Amino acid sequence: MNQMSIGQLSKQAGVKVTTIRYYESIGLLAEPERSQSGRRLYGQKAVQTLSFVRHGRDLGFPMNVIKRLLNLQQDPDQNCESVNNIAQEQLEEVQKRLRQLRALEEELQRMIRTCKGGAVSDCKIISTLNDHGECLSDRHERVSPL
Amino acid sequence: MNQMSIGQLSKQAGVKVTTIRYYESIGLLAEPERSQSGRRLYGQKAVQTLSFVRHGRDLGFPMNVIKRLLNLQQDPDQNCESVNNIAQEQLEEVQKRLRQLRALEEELQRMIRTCKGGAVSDCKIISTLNDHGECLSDRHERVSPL
DNA sequence: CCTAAATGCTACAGCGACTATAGAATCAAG
DNA sequence: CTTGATTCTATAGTCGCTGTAGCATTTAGG
Repeated sequence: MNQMSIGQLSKQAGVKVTTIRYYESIGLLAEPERSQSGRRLYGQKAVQTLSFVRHGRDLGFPMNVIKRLLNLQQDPDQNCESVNNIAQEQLEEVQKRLRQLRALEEELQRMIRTCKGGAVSDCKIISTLNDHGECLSDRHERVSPL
Repeated sequence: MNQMSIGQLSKQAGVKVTTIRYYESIGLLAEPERSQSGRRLYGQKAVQTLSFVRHGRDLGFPMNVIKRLLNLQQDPDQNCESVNNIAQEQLEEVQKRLRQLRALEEELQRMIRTCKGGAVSDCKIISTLNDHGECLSDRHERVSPL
């Protein structure tokens, strides 16, 4: 009952087979037992770990943060504070990104609003991109993609 | 005056030297003239193009969209409508991402709010990641990182 | 029992948008 | 003339996977 194939694990955890093998390769998931023919056999714990990882990824946690959380989870006597700190950091990252995106939204809306049609040579969007490079730029950060 | 090195171009356009060479390698930037010793020599047009690209990237436009915009810009008689459409698409992408991030922000805040300290075994954040995998997950999309 | 489809295995290449490194040549300033 | 900065090419690495090739094994149907 508690021994399942990688395909079954994939379905239960909602993580693709190839991704599971990838997680194993980077040490995120422990190497499982193998059947006589060399196929991976997983127990219930793998489902839990994978669900944990997937949910963390859905929340936008990067891999290294998830690794940290997994380690903390392993050690149930540790104080909750460190976990809280990680979540707090993550929240701040999200809020920072939200601010960036809201600025971006406004600028795009402004570009679109001021464009009244006509030839590209008069296009406000193009000229915004050409000349108005100061309003979001000239930070020395590179903004992550969407 | 109008012939500058890649380093000068880098400073003027705010794009790193290596990135400029990379843009050339993917055909985003035309191959420039070379000095006798083989160094790249750029004119004012390169500054314009690079600023355009950088500002587009800052706005979150992916590379292929920027390529499209550059082509449109090249052709100044074309109607502005296609440019507007691209900007519109981009706005929608940004707004979609904003909705995702706001949901994420709420979930993180909820996690942090319900965590009152104590051992990891009782931690609401960990258990949220463990058990509560349905509220943002079970979409078949993978959310982009921050 | 036999076959065909599904699933599994390893190993490696590719994605996007760069960044970093190595090792050589050239240039500008003191 | 020397030193340090800049530039050159070429290649590998980043992240978080995904896709491919070419096998071996398992499972379901006839």
